[in-house]
Amino acid sequence: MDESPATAKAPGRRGDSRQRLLDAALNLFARNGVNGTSLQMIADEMGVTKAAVYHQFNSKDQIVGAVAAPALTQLDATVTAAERLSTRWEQFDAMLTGLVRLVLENSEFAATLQRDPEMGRLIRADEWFASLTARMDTLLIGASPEPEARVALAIAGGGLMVAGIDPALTGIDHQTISTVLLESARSTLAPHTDARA
Amino acid sequence: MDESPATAKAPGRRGDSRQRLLDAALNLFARNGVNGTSLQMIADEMGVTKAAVYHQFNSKDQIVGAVAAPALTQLDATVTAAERLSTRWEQFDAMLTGLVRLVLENSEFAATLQRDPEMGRLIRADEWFASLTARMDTLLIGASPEPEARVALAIAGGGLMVAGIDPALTGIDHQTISTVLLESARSTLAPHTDARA
DNA sequence: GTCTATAGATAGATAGAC
DNA sequence: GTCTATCTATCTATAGAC
Repeated sequence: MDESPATAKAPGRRGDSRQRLLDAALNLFARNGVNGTSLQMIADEMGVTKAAVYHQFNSKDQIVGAVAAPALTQLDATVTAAERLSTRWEQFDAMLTGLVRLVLENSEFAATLQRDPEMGRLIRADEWFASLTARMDTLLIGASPEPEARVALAIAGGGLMVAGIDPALTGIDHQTISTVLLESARSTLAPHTDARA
Repeated sequence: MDESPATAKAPGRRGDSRQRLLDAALNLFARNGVNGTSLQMIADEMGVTKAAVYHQFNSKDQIVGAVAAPALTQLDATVTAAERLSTRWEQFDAMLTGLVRLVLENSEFAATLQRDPEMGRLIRADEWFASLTARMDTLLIGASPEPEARVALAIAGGGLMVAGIDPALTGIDHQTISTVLLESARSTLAPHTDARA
């Protein structure tokens, strides 16, 4: 689906240099943080110069935004789909399941978002993202949560995010991680959410 | 214990400028990350110049180390005390309870450690700290943990750390946060630890 | 303990040739 | 799409006066 042969050319395929740049940038962001990653490091990783990077993006912030976009789009789809379900329990379950999948499929981005104040600032400054997370929160703990529910949500969120970070988790298969993530998030949120099975 | 009147002087007390520096640095680290905090920002926060900062510490890394020290000392004490208990359950419970207290009492440091790759690197590079966390892990999930237990531990740790970060938690009292933190960590670890009540 | 001044490196970003 | 060259700002860190 992302390997269209028509665009493949002889020496290391062309045209997807933008995507290669985003892959390299995300990997560096996850390891060193946004502030800890210079455009020089991104350029070195790709074997080009900084100017070549600036040919594709006008600023570092633009790279950060482009790196975040796919996961945010997926989050939007997950929230919207969950909201269409009819019972509170189905909504809760769909949101939580989708969130776990999202985190596992975008673990490097999740790590960056969790760890880096810069990524957090850039994203939280966006109004659309703020309303998106508000809708997500409502799906998980209801529209008028108790303080305990808000704490539980923060904890569950923090637990989710580490899935892509912790070096101790390398080598453990996704199925195991997914199972424990779901189990943990459910047991943390269960006593405080308004959604009942 | 840390407010000795003998060293207090007239204009805004002297001698503790080192401590004021560490307080300012930790606060900035928690908000902007280590890489996002320059010595200039620390100096500005204190109303002095960079050179004054360099009078107290030889390098930025040294500041980071000094900022981390108190929490690490407290962690050491907590681990050592827990190891002295006789039953596995008591050890587990003491470690977990102590960890929650530690995180709440050092929330700015916890936030920094969790979020900043630089802080993580500097600390994890230390051999003493590595063995300390290994002992902590053993107290929580035993000496020969299953993969599921290691995942659960990472999740619980991530959940703990956010307590000092999440802006959504400001205004919620420590007692509530502490209760939900303990409850969440217990329910996440319970199915996977070898410690039984 | 604090200052001015400055060194040396690197950051993000731009101009223009190929 | 990639290069060389360069700008300006800022970074960590040092030297030496007060």
